Amino acid sequence: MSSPDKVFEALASTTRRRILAYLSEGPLSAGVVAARFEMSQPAISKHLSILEAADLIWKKREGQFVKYGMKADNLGGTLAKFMQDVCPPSRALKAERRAENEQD
Amino acid sequence: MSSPDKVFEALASTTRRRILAYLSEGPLSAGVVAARFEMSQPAISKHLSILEAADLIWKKREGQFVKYGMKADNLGGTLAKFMQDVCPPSRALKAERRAENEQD
DNA sequence: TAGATATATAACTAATAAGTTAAAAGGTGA
DNA sequence: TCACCTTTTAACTTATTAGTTATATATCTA
Repeated sequence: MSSPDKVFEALASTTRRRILAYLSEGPLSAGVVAARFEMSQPAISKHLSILEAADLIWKKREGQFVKYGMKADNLGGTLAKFMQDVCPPSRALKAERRAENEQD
Repeated sequence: MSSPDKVFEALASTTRRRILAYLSEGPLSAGVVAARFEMSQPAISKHLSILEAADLIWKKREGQFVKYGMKADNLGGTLAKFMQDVCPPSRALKAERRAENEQD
C-alpha cells in the first residue's frame, strides 16, 4: 500500500482522528491517550500503530512509558497534494498555467 | 454518521479518490466513469452513491444517462477544517491569537 | 529477584466493506 | 408495444476492520 493510501485509510477512523487531535497539542504516552477513550487499552494501542504505519505519528520509548507525537509534515503534505489534484479551484489555476506556457 | 465522518470514510477508498479526480475535470456520466475502471459497472455505481451520500458529488439525470459532478465545497471545507484542528502550525497560530486576546 | 506498572501482541468474534452476477427500473425510439 | 441501452438494486461471497479478553514483554523499584 502506497503512503497516501495508508494516510487516507488511517484518517477514516473517527477514533484515530481524535487521537491526532490530542497529539497535535503535544506528545503523550500511550496510556494517557487511552485514558481519554472509552475503549480498551489494546484497542488504542492498535490505532496508534496504524497511525504510526501511516507515518502520521512518531513513537519513542521513555523508561516504562512509550511516548507518541504528531508528524505533521506527512499529514499536511498528503492532504495538500490531494486538494491540488482534486479541488477545482486549484485545477483551474493549473489549467491557466498550462495555457500560459503554451503561448510561448 | 455525521458529515465529516462520511467524508473521511468516502476518501478512504483509492477507487473513490480516483473517481473524484476524474470528476474534478468536469461532469461525467456513470457509464463513462465506470469505463475508466477495471471493475464492474455496479461496483462503480455503489462508489458513486457513497460519494453522493458524503455530499462530495452531485447527480442529475439526463435522459437515459445519469451525470455526476464534483461538489468541491464540502471536500475543501472538511479538509481545511480538519487541518486547522490538527495541524500544529495552525494550532500554534490559534494559540497565539488566544494569548493576544488574553492580554486585553 | 520479585512485584508492580506500562505497553504490545495473540487469538478470537462480530460487524462492515468491496466486489461479483442477475434482475429490475428508467428512458429512447422504431 | 417492443427491443435496446443505461443505471441502480438485490442477493450473495469473501476479506478486512474494530473491538474484546488473556497473555507476553519491557521497565522500574523495593
